[in-house]
Amino acid sequence: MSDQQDKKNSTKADSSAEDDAKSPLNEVKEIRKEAELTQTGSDIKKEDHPEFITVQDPTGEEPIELPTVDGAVLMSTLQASFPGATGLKYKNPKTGANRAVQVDPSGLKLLVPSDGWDNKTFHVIVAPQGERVRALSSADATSAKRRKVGSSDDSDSDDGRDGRSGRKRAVERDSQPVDLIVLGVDFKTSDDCFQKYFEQIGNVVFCEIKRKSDGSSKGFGFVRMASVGEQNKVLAIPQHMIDGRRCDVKVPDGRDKQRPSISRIFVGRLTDKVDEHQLRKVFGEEAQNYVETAVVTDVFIPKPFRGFAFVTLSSAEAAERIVSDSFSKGSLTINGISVGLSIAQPREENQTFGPDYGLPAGYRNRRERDRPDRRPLQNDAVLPMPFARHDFGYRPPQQSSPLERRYWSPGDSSRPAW
DNA sequence: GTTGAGCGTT
Repeated sequence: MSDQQDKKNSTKADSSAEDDAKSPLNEVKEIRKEAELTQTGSDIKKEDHPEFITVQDPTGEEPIELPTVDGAVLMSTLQASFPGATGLKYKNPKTGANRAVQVDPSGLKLLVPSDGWDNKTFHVIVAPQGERVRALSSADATSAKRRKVGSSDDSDSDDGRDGRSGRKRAVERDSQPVDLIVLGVDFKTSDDCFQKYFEQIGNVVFCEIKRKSDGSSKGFGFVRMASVGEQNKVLAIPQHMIDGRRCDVKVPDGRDKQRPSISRIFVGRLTDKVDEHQLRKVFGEEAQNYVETAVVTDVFIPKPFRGFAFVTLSSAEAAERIVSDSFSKGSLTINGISVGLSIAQPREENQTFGPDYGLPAGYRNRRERDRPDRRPLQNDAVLPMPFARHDFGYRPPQQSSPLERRYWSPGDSSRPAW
């Protein structure tokens, strides 16, 4: 345990230089690092494992070194660097065949090969695109009222003038973590395993697998992280691997009116070559020009391909600016073609909006109307629509009692032993 | 082919 302390301390000491090192983004990275170090792999011998293993980037970029923790490589670490990765392989020099790296039964760790990590170049195994797992067998026709919600960032410092607008880089405040829905959970996954998976990524304040009265799993669950930063880390991982099964984690379509939702971008005029990875990359980089801590939390490309996609960002501010700059300065180019961007319209027909946010009456049912985001834009980068204004300081209604009791802060001793 | 899956109270 004490050498973990040492590692932590030296990490801190390394970041001596400037305020630069204290940027929210770096803090996020540190939190992550610490979360990984805290993770214990108890039964693995502490022998001479290398600190990092070398993994070839399938997109042809330079190789990436992934850290080991007690001799294992965390699946979450792999997936953070290689979205969609499900495992690692390496060439067996004797046979010329590929060997897969063994995955711990929980699906959380990649275990050290029998002859060690050294002297091997690893390659990423990625699940085929079309093979994403369904959460529930399609027999689930509950007609719930739905409303998409987004989230924003929780950081505080701002400096830096960036983004194509040349405006000051924004920072978002006032948002709280929410329960995230976890879809595709294996029916046999235990609450304990479920919780442990997310604790690798950050502090978990609440989690639960939904079960029927007989105790059997419904195949989905919820998790709430302690901070928006940790929540964003969870959401930024495109494909989670929990107990050996691929799962999606999303901000739920809450019927509880949590906050205004304008963080989703509609991306039109796409060529059929785009894939999720590419959109995550383009929009992730773009978003961070505007809001340092922004991440892509979801990408949806209809199958079969229909020429458009939805990209959800953790930051509404970033989404708004990307869209508005695409009008004033010309759109982003993907695969050489300039795409059409707008703020996604809410999905359900009969949305009930709270009094302080949402579409103004004149813009409801705009599918049939002259949509402002289709009109040629005059000149100066105004949002195509008067969506919710964050600078007015929207506060979600203070959710009183019934929910409150379900959450415990990380250090709270009254927190039950899960 | 420019607007989307699956979603919780006990």
